[in-house]
Amino acid sequence: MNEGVEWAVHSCLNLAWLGEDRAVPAAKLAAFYELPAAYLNKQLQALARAGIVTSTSGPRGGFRLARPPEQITLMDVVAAIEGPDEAFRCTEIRHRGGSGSGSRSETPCAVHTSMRKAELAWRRELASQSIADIAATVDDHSPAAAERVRRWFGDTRT
Amino acid sequence: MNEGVEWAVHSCLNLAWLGEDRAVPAAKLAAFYELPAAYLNKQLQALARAGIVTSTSGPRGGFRLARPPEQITLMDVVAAIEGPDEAFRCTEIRHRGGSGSGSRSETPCAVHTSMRKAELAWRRELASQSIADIAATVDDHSPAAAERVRRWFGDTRT
DNA sequence: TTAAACCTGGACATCTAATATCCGGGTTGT
DNA sequence: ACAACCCGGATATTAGATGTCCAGGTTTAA
Repeated sequence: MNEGVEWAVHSCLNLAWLGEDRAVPAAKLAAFYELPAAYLNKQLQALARAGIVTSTSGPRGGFRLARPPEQITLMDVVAAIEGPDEAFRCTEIRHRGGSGSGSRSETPCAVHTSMRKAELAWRRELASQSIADIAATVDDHSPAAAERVRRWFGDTRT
Repeated sequence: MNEGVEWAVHSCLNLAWLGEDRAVPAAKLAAFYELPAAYLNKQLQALARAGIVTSTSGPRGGFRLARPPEQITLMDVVAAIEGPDEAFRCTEIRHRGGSGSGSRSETPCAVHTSMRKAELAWRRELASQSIADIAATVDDHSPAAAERVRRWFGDTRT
């Protein structure tokens, strides 16, 4: 799995803590975790294309969540970064060589079906967890975290 | 996901149809699907290390299932080929840069926990499906398949 | 209206892992 | 003894992930 997923989820968490009325430049999000700014920017662009964050140009511009964190699931973020492909790619080898000499059946590949079933369970679980859920867990385990983020990003509100 | 997983599952299916008392050379399994023999051999070696198949040297040697297909799950095969690593690799970016200046908390990373939860659902689903289950599905949808395999591999029994 | 701060997207360069091949070894049946 | 197998390390090859750069555009503020 793409490392960008980790970056994207943590970035969404930070954006959630900073509020919707606040735009954060990619460079600043990158500096917070010491990530390569140009590359993180690409992941944020993917989030923007997926409608998870919105971007604004110009000074005081940057990224912010496109909707409340309760309505952003891990599945949304993973799909935005990883793309639409299934992890298991069925190449239909069952139809190659000696195996395919018979009927080029229109029945679905049973191996593919089984792998997809597992992948759907994975997606279902990802879809059941929102950015807000994760933020709540962090707030619960280390209450100072959100405040530390706001401090570092220069937000002065309580 | 590694393409070898697809090869391995299909190979296990074939070995299941051919029975436990029959050793099949890697080259023959590869020819059946027109796969590169030396590379498929590597995947089969991984299955052997994982105890899913057994290998015998010499003429009339080859691979066969190490136990009945009811006792081989998709999870077993995937773990053998893909290795033990989680798909999502947590690099603990939460402790880098400005974020890490505070307490290097011993609390688990919430993002990691959420991703792992989804991955466990995936593994659970894989573990619930055996090679025998898949073989049964294929037998159900295209009853001629098993017989075609036995024919191609030169088995004469009914 | 100029300058600076920001995003956008394409074109690269680099690095890593998957894919694939090869060969020198074993083991075993005939 | 020979041939048919497996074993596993060394080595290409390739594709994708990672990372950089730049030439545009948009917007704020002076």
